[in-house]
Amino acid sequence: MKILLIEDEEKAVKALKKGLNEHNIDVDFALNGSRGIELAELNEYDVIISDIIVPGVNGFDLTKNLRSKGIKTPVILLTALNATDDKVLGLEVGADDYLTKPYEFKELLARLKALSRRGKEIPPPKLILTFGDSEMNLTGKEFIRDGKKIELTPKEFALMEYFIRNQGRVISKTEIAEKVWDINFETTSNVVEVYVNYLRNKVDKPFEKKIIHTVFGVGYVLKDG
Amino acid sequence: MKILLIEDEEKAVKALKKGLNEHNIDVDFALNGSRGIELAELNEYDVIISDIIVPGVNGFDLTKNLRSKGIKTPVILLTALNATDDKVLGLEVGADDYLTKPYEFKELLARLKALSRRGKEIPPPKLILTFGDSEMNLTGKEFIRDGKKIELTPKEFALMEYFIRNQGRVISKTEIAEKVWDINFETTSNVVEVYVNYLRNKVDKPFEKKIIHTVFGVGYVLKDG
DNA sequence: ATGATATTTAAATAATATTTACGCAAATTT
DNA sequence: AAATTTGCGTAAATATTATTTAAATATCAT
Repeated sequence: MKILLIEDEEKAVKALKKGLNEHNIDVDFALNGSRGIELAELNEYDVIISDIIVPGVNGFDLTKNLRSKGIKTPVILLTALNATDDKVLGLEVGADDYLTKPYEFKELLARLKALSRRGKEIPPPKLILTFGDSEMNLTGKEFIRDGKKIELTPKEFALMEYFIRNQGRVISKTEIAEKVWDINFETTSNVVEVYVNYLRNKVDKPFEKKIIHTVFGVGYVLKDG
Repeated sequence: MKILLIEDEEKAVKALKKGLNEHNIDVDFALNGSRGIELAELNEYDVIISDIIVPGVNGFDLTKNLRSKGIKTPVILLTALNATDDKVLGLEVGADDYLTKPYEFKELLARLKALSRRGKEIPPPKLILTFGDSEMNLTGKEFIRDGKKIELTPKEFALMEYFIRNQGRVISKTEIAEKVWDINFETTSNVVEVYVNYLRNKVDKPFEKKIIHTVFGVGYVLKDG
């Protein structure tokens, strides 16, 4: 692992460098902000640790600057006291973690490892289905049409999911009853119709283009036009 | 830098004090062990230098005594002879360095500086997770929202930690039961609900903006708005 | 062991979702 | 065009899920 340390107190730099080296971590350092940015652009670090108060550019601006350049290397900011404002500002600006001085070396090490790991993690596979301007996030149970979030109840969500999975194909009420409601026999109930109605109210009514269409005597289809 | 010198030979004390003062080091002194301990408890020194042979308490007992009281100030012991046994005993007891008389002033100075640096390099801990205006100190088991400290019981804290670690993601009660309560089977218990309620009373009720939201039929999310 | 505090269980209340029932409208058949 | 079938919309009835409170049990520190 290779990190960049931006800190103006040479004593602290030396001590940290020594400690980290013992744990097989390479340390580049910069004594001021602009040099830090330079190095960050030149090399690929696993993590950047920066004091908030360094000569030249401060920790916030440094982070902002890096982010604006598309450099996503995780940043840990160091600050003197438990300054909540600093913390909030730091995270707003794109920093990833925060350490208040004085901190324990062991802790710094733990966070370094956590962050460098994070950087390499494969982003959790989001289960998302889409149709036209609609998308549903299966894990978050979220349905969005045209950028607007629409609240759906569990049954509504399940029905919508079945529609979207079978987009373009005409599906019968019996099929829906079987697959969504798990009803495997003849029934006189009108749940399916009622729920299609609910869904239309939420998903079609507020919009110009309707996507749920009925095929008389057969069933329903999800399609444009 | 400020040090405490424990030594019964007044002549030596005077000489040392003069020499150290010239290097910008403040020196308090005690002519016997018990007075030394008293001073060490009263003030924060960067380093304590103690002769092994002093009236009252000797250097070993003095060190042991300080350590047992949680005082971690680095201690340098002085002895007349090059006594290896003394050296070993001294380190066992928690002393940090050793100097045999006669010693060179320059060497004492060097060791002083080395030790005082060490004392400041590895200071106390802190591990912090944040979300919006909330932050939790994992090591101190402290939760703060909007600058106000909120007391949480261990389970409440664990639940909040799980929320904050999964901020923005909808988490089911089953998941919470598994990860926070370690329940790996179907259960009819409502602990999770009860604790979400406790948490809300402490973390959301007193504030305008709620951060714990329920997603009916699915679970809970930590998010703004 | 005792008292204080934390956790869990249990039961009542509240909120929300689902299903049923039925009148009306639209489409299809005769 | 009347009769019939099929779908739609609404509201009330029922069921499910969530919240709150209190009491019972367990845990911890002294």
